[in-house]
Amino acid sequence: MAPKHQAPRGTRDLLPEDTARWQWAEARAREVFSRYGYSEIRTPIFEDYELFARSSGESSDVVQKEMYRFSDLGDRALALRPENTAGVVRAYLESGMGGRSRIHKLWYMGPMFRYGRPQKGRYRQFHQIGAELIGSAAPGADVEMIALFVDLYRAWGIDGLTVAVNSVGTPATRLAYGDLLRAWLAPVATQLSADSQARLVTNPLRVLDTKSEVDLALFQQLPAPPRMVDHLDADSADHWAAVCAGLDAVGVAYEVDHGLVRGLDYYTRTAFEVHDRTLGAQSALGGGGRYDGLIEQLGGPPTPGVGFSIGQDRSMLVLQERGLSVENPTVVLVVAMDATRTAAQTLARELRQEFAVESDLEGRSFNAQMKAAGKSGARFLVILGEDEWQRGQVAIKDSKLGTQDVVAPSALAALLRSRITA
RNA sequence: GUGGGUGUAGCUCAGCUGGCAGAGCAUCGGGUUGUGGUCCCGAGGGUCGCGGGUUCGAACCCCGUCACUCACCCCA
Repeated sequence: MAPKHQAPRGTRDLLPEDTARWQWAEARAREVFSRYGYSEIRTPIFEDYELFARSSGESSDVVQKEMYRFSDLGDRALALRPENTAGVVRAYLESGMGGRSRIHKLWYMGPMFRYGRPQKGRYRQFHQIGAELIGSAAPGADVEMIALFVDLYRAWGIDGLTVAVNSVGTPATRLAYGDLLRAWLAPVATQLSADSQARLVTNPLRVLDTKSEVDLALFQQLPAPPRMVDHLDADSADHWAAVCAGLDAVGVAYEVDHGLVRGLDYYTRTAFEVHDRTLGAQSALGGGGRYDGLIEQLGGPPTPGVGFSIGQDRSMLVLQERGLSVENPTVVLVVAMDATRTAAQTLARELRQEFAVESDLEGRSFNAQMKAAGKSGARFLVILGEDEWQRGQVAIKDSKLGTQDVVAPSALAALLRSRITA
């Protein structure tokens, strides 16, 4: 106990029982992305600090107090990426992808970093799987993106999730809507919780999802709050109607959440999220939305985009709680006797060209090897008995069929192959 | 960042008002040197998170610290 070092706060090791599940989930995700026609992009884990500050919004919490900023030995102002949309857009512009064709469908997975107080499902190094569709402003792009989003969860066996969807309009309509909210809250403004009073100034859209009992009771005294979707510009309203119709047509189950707001400033029009209550307070499993102004803001031509990111750590937590176990069991266990230990190693290596094979490394007794064989769950036991070996034969037990045969070592591979596929 | 809770064997946890650090599971070995997960016997494994303090004596009380955890905040 008390090793000299421990993983830094908010980071953790993924141990073999975890990586088996992670790899499984990642493989499923790659399949889904590929069927939707998305290609992988890998961008640096750190970027210029300015990139994130400008894209996420100077006033956002992520930038204000959660960014891992540092300067390198050449005094460059850098930051570990807190999310990956900014990096993908930067790469898109830097490589001139926009000039090669109009629409690009990209996906990524990897670690992100935010400095917050750790909690179950909230880490300082966490992992996201995400996608970006750059170059289309059509409502169909939003619909496809949301369908892809829910199909990823489905591929992991997490179904029954309902996507919450909203439209956050444009920066201009959002500002105007904020004023409407302030006016709506004005009668009770001085009685609101301290948190809400602060948000009333900085980000009035956030007041609506307060958890304060006091605030919620005050809301009851007011008429129904104004809804963002009722105060969109004409184009955004058309877009919103088309997205809802598209989701209905495609068969994606969703509900409209009029209070849904995203944490990063670059979102426009469509925003969506999915939650899982079994996770406790950190219930957001993933979310995304449209970001039509971002690319221009980062120095590119006016270019629309939509994307999402999924919290991999949280999703894996849900899978774990649902009892998903992924294992890669030994299929063949080679048991040796004193005179056949070397031969066993040779045979194991040959069989490993095709099968999952284990054999004793430590010169353990025959009994000990047999006990280990029982616990391993291996279907086949290849036993190199001294007498049989002398005659050029080995015994093979099949625990599924309950049989034992004696064959020449050269015939093993073919026998195993036929038994496994049978 | 704010406020609570918890740290004892690899894991799950006991440990009374301060008095020799324990169990179950897991691991390893054995049950006549050639056939299995059960069963029986045995063994190894601890800086009681870490550092101070109080005390004749601290896993236990006090202070600090690190980590985890719950809620808030924020979000994935």
